Amino acid sequence: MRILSRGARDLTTNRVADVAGVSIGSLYQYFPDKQAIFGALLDRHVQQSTAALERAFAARRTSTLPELLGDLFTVSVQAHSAKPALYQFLASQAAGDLAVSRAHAACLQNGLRAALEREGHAPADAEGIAFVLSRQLDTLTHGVILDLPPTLPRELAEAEALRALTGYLTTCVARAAP
Amino acid sequence: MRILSRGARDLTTNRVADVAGVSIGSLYQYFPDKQAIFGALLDRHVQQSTAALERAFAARRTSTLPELLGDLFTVSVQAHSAKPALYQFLASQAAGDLAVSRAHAACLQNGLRAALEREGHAPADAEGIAFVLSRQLDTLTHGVILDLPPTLPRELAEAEALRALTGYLTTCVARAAP
Amino acid sequence: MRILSRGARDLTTNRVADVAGVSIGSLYQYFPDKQAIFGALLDRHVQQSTAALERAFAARRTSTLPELLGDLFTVSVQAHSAKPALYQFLASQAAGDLAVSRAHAACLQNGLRAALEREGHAPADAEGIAFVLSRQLDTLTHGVILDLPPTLPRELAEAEALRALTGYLTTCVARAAP
Amino acid sequence: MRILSRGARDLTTNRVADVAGVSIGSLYQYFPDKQAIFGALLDRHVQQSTAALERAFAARRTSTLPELLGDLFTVSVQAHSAKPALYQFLASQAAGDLAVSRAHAACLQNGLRAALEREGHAPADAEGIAFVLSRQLDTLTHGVILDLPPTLPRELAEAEALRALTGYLTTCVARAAP
DNA sequence: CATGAATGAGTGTTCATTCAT
DNA sequence: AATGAATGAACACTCATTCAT
Repeated sequence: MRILSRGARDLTTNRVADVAGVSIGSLYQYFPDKQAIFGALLDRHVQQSTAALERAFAARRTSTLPELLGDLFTVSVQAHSAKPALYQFLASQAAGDLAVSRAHAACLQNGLRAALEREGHAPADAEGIAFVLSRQLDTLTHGVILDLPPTLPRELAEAEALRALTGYLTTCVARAAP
Repeated sequence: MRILSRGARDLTTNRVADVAGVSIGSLYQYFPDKQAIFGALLDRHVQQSTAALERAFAARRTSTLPELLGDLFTVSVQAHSAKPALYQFLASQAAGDLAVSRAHAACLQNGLRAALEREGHAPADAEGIAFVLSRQLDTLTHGVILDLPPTLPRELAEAEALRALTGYLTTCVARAAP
Repeated sequence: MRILSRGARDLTTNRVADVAGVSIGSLYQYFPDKQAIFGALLDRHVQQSTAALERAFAARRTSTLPELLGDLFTVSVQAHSAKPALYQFLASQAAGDLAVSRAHAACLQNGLRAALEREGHAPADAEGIAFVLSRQLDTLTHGVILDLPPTLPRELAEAEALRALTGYLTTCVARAAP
Repeated sequence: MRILSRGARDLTTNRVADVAGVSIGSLYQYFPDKQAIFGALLDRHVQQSTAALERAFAARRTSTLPELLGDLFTVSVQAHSAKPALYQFLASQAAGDLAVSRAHAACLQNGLRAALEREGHAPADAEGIAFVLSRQLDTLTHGVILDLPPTLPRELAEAEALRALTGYLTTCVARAAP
């Protein structure tokens, strides 16, 4: 997080090289341009998050959806706990080139959709629910880590976030199979 | 959205002036520097959104929470429907000076908390619920407008988003008053 | 001197108009451009100084050279006592277009040369002496007004300056007519 | 002097870089801003002049005052003979920050005062005389180099300037020890 | 390969000047 | 005539990128 200490405006390539402890020339030996440098940082982060999600999906293949969701939330919070400000900044920079973060979102959404369909939801329903759930997972993760109101303890916020996710799922299940 | 057509990198002050149809000199007659230009645009947007939310709160003071939530979602979607990419970009630029968007978030959170307490929720609960609800409102709004998967029709997404918000609320109510 | 209070960098045409109490448009009704504005201010000053010098020359046409020189010094100090910083600044700006201040220097030099020749100096000598005397008059004037060392009282400085001028003259006279 | 060929108004940082034969970027690697660039040029000049003066003082420590004065004048003329217009311009730009040129003036004034006191002048007298002499040295130097009337040959002007300096000194000596 | 001084296109910003009112 | 909002050419300065060492 040190690298953002002087504000996002000062995130020059020379500063990146300094902080990374290499010369600016070396940096350009590995990356074609600035966007690629930041893109690679973001990529790494997204790939780690995605891998963590996939591990969660794999581990919980046979268990219930609420349990899976709880795991996904835990995993997501853990994945964002390191250098959240940096990755939020990188994500905002990459706004134009969404390919990367789309991959992450798609992984989450597809995994959820598959799990929902496995539980008997109609495909059309499953897509909508997966869409909503994946958004919620992301915001609540960011909210809990970066945007916590000062008066709200993190444990409470996390508990409430989890309740929101599973609570929503419950209403979906009730709706799907009456 | 025209102004972002050539990518966020090209958002120079001269281009802003061009698109706004004024000379660069005139722009600087009203704003001290670039940040102020973007800040003012963001301010206006946030103030409009906040005002719309407050109107919704006022109009629904006597009705039920689910109805209020539905209105807030509608209002929020409407407020972001114009130039969403521009305002998302502005918000990402203003990362350093969060005072403005905090005001918006606080308005939403406080309004919800007050409404929840009026309905009999304990203050501690109300804060957590309001925190979650305000995040959800924001993401689902942005998701529906800017992040819609190509295979998901917007009406479906909106309906599902609304269901998620009210569904979560229902579980809260059930929890609060068994 | 008020106009230079914020530094010479801030001496914009708009500021000049403000201080003068007219609109910028009116200023440009009378002057073709910025240089002309400053040039006119300088002109006025130079003309006033020159007129004062000429009056001194006329008044002392029949008296001795040392007396004339004393008058010229007094007149010069008086002429520069108002807004010396402004006029020094104007003079530095006009460095390129010396026509104006040349006129002043020429007046002084010619007047002195004529007086010297009238007193019996050879024309070749007179030119050199007038050159030196005019430079000395100017520097000592500026030095006394703008450049006084903090430890040197102004009266002392003025007295010494006067002695320098008349002393030099004395040695010239001694040289010319032994 | 080449750099001023297009007038002082064209003395842009990019032009300075061009003339110096480096890129504008390199210039800013060594200087924080424009003022610093000009300030450094002026500093160098002033330091060289000051050093030359000090050498003259040192070399003539044991000789008579008129001889010293002659040397100082020679040294001063030599020091200003290279690029006089440039340095005059720089000096006019630095008007605000006089620290530098004050150092030069102080060196001259202090050296002269010390020499005068060594010769038996009362301290109070010495200060006034040194003040006048240092001004005269400067103007006559500038006058001889930059302001010569077309009809006055430089050798004559220099000779006359020297006579003025030593002549004034003579009258002082006469005054001090009758 | 690693380095970092050098590069210069491009940016934010100013301010002399104009002209519709 | 007087005004001052509008103009935009021109400037100081930055920083992604290169390349000689």
